[in-house]
Amino acid sequence: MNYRTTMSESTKAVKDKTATIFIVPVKFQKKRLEDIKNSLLRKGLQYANTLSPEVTHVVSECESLGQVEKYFARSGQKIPDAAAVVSTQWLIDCLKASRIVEIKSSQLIKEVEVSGKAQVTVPEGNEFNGTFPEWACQRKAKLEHLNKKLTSAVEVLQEFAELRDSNQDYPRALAFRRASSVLKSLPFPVQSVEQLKGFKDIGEHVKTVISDILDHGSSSEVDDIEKSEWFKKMKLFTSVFGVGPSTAKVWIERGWESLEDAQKDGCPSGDWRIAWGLAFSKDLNTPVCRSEAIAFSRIVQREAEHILPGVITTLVGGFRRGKPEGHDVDILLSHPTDEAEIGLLPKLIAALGKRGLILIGHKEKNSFRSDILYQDFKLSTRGQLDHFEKWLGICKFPKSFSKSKDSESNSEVNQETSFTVPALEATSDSSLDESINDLYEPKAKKSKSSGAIDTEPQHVSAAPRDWLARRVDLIIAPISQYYYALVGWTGSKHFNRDARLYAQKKLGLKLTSHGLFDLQKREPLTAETEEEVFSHLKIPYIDPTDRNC
DNA sequence: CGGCTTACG
DNA sequence: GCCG
DNA sequence: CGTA
Repeated sequence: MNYRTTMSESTKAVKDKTATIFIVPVKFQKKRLEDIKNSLLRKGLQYANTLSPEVTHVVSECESLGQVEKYFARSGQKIPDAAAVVSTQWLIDCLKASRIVEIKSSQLIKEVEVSGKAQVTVPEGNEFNGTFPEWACQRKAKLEHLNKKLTSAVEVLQEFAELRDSNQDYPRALAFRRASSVLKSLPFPVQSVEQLKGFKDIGEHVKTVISDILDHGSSSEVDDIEKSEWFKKMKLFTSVFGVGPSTAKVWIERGWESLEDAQKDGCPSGDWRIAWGLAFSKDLNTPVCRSEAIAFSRIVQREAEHILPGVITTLVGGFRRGKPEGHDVDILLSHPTDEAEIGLLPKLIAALGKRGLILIGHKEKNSFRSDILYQDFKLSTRGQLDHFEKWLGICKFPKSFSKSKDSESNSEVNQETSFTVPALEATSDSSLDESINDLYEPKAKKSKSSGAIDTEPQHVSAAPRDWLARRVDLIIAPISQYYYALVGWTGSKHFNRDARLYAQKKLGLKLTSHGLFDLQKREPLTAETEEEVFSHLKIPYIDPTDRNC
């Protein structure tokens, strides 16, 4: 742990009233630097022209501590141990206040990139300035990157490992994922394996594969996997909602070749997801396009606003990361007033149901409690944390959704727009509010129907219809957890894994979609913006569209 | 040779 | 599989 | 075991 990144050092400097500021003359315009220095003198703040041991605050425009250290290393200097390395914003705050002010965590230049750096062999013109962050959550990873051919090959290996060694996310697969993630962030297209020397997470196996592709245009190992019947069947079966590697293996052992074979069996599993997932597999495996997702989230926004004015509705998941297509639609809801969101979800489901948009789904109550995290934690803070709900289900998207062509728009759904919402479903059922909640719950799978509404998934699927089945996740978060939920539900999956591991290993904190927790002090770190989540994590803010790692 | 995100049903 |  |  580097002590200069802790708050205690900076507050000490403030109390001593002997603060001495040194400004690193890099990335500053000459004129601006002059102005700042003059202002400092006018306000009577101590300023040093050299990096003397009395310096308590080192001000820099650099993004990482490593860059600052590198600058000083060139002239054989070292940052004084007691000095805090801070951003220019802190200095501006000081000038405004005409005194040395407390350092906000977002103004501390963080200890990123100090270890595990690899030298990028392309010298200029990239954001990394010669060094490459060790953690995926510290790097930008755009959807469109320069090594697609390589990453898709490595991801085949990852997928294969996940399927083959099914049990508990076999970590071999993770290794491939990490390698792929590095390739996605590289500022240059790899042309020879030499360029990969020194990069963390790119090992012998991956290098061999890359080398094959660079030399022959393909890797026999990857090709063999893709050709194999087993792999193809596993991919086909696990593409069904509710079917994982283990079930898929059973199906293969039974000799099933296609999804029709599975359907013929008459949906043996008691799992509603498999029954419905199988019946609608064709729909659900057709990619959801952006305009559909936006159209649907607008309806959700409108219905939610009607139930709870002021509600915040955000399209999250891959679409928030800028993906043009997705396999589902994830929508996160919250409200600026704490606890106002309680009870929204059941009402929202009912409202969407009345619009004829719900096919099937299942509510999940949040049982997340801080007293499980830290045993013998005070019960008083519990109310803040225990009403997180989510609904994972299948919705009916009218075919008109995909035609709607106002595709380009950002992912925040914050404006009320006129959109043609399907009319109320013509239903003879008059018992509304009471029974509507469990109308969309999976049935206890018992009565083989007595002439009433058809609830057999296959029959519903086969009947004439003007809608497509789409996987939808609705998530409710109290505002106190909202920005953590936003980060978590924006992903990517690997971004989350990496950020959570980083929080644990590097900071001793536990990161979840409910919050960030100090396990020693047994207290949560609150965030009122997404940026604040990143600053708590001591990593530079990464735009959602750069989290595609 | 141990560790590899975290929480839910 | 790859790292510490 | 499956989902996110």
